[in-house]
Amino acid sequence: MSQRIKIKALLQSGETGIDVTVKGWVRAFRQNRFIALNDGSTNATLQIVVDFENTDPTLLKSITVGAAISVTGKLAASLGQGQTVEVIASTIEVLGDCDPDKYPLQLKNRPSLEYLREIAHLRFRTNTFGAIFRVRNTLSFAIHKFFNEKGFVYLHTPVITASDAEGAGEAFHVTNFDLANVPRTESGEVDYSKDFFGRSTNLTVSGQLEGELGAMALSDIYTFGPTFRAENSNTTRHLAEFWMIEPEMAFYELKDNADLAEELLKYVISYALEQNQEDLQFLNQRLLDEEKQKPQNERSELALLDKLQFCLANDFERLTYTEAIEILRESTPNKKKKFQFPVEGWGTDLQSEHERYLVEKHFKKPVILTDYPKEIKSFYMRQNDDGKTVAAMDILFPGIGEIVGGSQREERLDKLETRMDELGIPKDELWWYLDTRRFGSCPHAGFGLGFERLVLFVTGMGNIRDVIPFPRFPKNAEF
RNA sequence: UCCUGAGUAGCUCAGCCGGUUAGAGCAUCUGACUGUUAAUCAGAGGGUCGCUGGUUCGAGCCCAGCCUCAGGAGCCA
Repeated sequence: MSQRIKIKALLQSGETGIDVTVKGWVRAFRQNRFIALNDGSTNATLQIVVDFENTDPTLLKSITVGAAISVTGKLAASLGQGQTVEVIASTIEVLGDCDPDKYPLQLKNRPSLEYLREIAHLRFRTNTFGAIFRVRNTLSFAIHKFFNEKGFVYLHTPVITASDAEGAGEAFHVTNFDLANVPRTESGEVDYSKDFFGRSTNLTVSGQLEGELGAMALSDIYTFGPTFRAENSNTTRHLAEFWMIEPEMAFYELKDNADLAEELLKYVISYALEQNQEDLQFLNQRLLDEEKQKPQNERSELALLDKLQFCLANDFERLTYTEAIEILRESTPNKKKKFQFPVEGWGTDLQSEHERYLVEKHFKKPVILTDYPKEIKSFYMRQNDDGKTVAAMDILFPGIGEIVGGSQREERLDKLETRMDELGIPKDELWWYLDTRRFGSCPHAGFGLGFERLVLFVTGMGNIRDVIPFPRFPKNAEF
């Protein structure tokens, strides 16, 4: 038996007349003669031609949709129209059969994305999810490639952390306690000194603070790992467990930070366009078909591939929060009172509808908003000279909203401590963070890029739960 | 968590004004056909109408509560 070849490689070589062995899962078996075989290397199927008159009927019976099979035979130019080559099978072995009566994934039924989410363990076997997870893989690799080429150090920050002082949302507790019998102090409070770590711990909500520690010695670092938020968020762009990329760079100021983020996003999108042409073409078509169902005015102006190309070809629009407020205040929907939250004063946070107006209607391209009021941003962001704003930066993408959130960090100890006091952030718990400002502090900056939001944008999918293999969200931790 | 909508066969859905035996397409099974490619043709099986309670002579349909899902909002990446 010849060595197994993946279908993608086989279709690329185009060589006929050779003996090949292919293994994969049956997508369709027509007329007792034609198997459409898929092995996940590509969405394309390989046609296997079966000599059914000289094949054991029991074997034929067990070639059903979903079954795993191994086929050896000769690769030949196809007699049919739908494909260039096909395999004339000499031996077929069913490695794992698949009872069609019980198999929950019958592709001809056009299962909905919602249904496939309920069978997430099997949805990889569909064209849509095959394409999504190959693209996700490419984007993940591209991120490492980008930072590696720039000499960044990939730093593994802890998943379990002791401090919940960052204010980045609700954290999941990590404990070894028997929850039915939690140790208490004399005054009746939970006695964390008896817990595994001897203190209260939780899953990380961000690797940033630890990332900064690395950057203050290694210069440029990035993290890329899972992050956890115990927020009761039920939206198409939030997960309880998601992956985040957090670079942190010494001697970077806000503009350098924004430059890097824009370069990174363009790099990885461009890399995916190169590496996953077929998958993106498929997702492009999928979206077009889906939008045919919608009324004209709800359809997107650009098809997926055009949108990605457009994103690469144009500079992201950069403006300050203050400038954005002016634009919004003067905007037609604001004057005609079309906004649910009218834009009046300076100082309040932008609502989704405002962000969407800026990105999708006014500029029609990605937008980098900078210099937000300090009241609506985190304690660690560098205070600007105006005394009102901080050197923050959000990147807003069409259809996604905030994809990047970052800032130049406050490197001046006195300013940082004052701000922490104002916000009631316990300085003693973050003594190690403050130490970097005591010993050789320097300007530095960084940002967080939501990986799933990036995958959402590149694949054109509408729900973040469909771009991570096994989504975790309120009331769901199946698989 | 809030607002809106939905839950009927394995999947996607229809089900009139509350009325007698709840339907279709696909899937599945049986048979036919055998260069098909969303194969085709003929037939068959398949239902706790999300759950609980209520109104009614009678509830898939009306009411209440709950569960789950979807879309939007908030929190954010």
